[in-house]
Amino acid sequence: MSSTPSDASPLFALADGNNFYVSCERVFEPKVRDVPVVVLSNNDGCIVSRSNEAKKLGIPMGAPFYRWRPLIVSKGVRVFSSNYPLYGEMSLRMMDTLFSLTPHMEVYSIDEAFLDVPVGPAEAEGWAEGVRRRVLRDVGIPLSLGVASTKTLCKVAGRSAKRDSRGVRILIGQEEIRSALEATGVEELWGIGRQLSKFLIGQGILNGEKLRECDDRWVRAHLGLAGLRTVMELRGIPCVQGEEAPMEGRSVSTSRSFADPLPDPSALREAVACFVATAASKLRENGAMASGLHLFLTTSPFRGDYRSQTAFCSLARPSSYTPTLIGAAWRLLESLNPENLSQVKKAGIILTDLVEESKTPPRLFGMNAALERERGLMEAVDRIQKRWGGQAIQTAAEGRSREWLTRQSRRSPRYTTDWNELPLVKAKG
DNA sequence: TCTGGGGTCCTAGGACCC
DNA sequence: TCTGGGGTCCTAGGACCC
Repeated sequence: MSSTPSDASPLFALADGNNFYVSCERVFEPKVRDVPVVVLSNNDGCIVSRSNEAKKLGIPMGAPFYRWRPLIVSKGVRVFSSNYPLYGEMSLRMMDTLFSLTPHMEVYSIDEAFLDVPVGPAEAEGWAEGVRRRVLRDVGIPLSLGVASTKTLCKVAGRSAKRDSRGVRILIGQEEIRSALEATGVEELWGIGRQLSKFLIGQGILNGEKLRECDDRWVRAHLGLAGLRTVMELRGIPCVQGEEAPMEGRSVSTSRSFADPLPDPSALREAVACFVATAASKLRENGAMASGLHLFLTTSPFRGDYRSQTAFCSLARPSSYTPTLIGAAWRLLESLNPENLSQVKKAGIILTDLVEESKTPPRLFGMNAALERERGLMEAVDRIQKRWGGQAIQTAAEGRSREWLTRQSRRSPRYTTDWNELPLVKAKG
């Protein structure tokens, strides 16, 4: 029995929003549609999204902004701070539209989803072009679609779709797969990162086709289980599972780098409280509770003596109640010694060992009444914040000054999530 | 001067037990 | 006095992803 699946295997499509953050900005600001554009990470630190024109100027993904600023200024590149409320909302719209076009899909990231292709190989191209047209019309985001029998091959197809004027690439026939893999360097494959590609290139394994031919045992020994999965997927055997599973056992975190040194220890306490409040609200949104909490403080990793401190605690019982979690985080903070870090550059919390709220065991005696009060309070807070914005109500622990707030000097308006920042339609003239 | 944030999964090694 | 080996669980850290 051959390990090569027939051309009739079920097909996946990877739908990927092109230069997603830049595309979101362009939906609401037509002036930047044909000029080079970049979007920066939090704190205006790194370049995390680039228009095609910006890519042509040689600006790399993830590059520190300050280092490229001279070129950006001289070439007139438009720069945006990141506007996550906008991107999150545009992502929801895109996913809703995609979901109406497939019987099943898995959201993989803010700008990517794997769709089950509901038609056979012969009609796949027409279907994919239809999906692309529909999202462009209804949401305004241009997509690339790569269609193949495994997710890893979809990624390969998706890369070549980005270079195709129709934005679609179907990768099905064995000959086509072979030549596509020959044209794909190992370092470009999904699942092969910097370390593994360095190793593989050292071994003379330069492209996807060469990797696909490697011996299974050798791959297992040198690239680990994940590497073996990648190789199987290149051969057309689906191995990468989607995670349908809800929050159980996962984690939620919030962290920030600080633009400037924190003015005093109370600012750090407030920042930590804010991180907890954000993560706890994400928890409740997903009907989950956390059983563990990590706190970490680090200095800048780009200075000489990088140092970090971490602390962990298990909670007496799973919780998503913001005050309880802030209390736990503050106790951890007291157990650390921030003075030992010359300067805290970044801090964050991670809520771990999540359990579904509905599966937590009932408490004894009067405890359930207390639990009900906590739940009612959090529901009210969540409703108010949803309606009136996150600033409308908060715990006192978070403080009002936000002195640690990150820098965002070039943020576009929150067109889709704030009544005061809706786009205005003006009559011409 | 200025370098993001949020995840998942795997592995190696130590502790502990029988 | 000599002194094995296998299993499990936990954790930290690394590698990967967008």
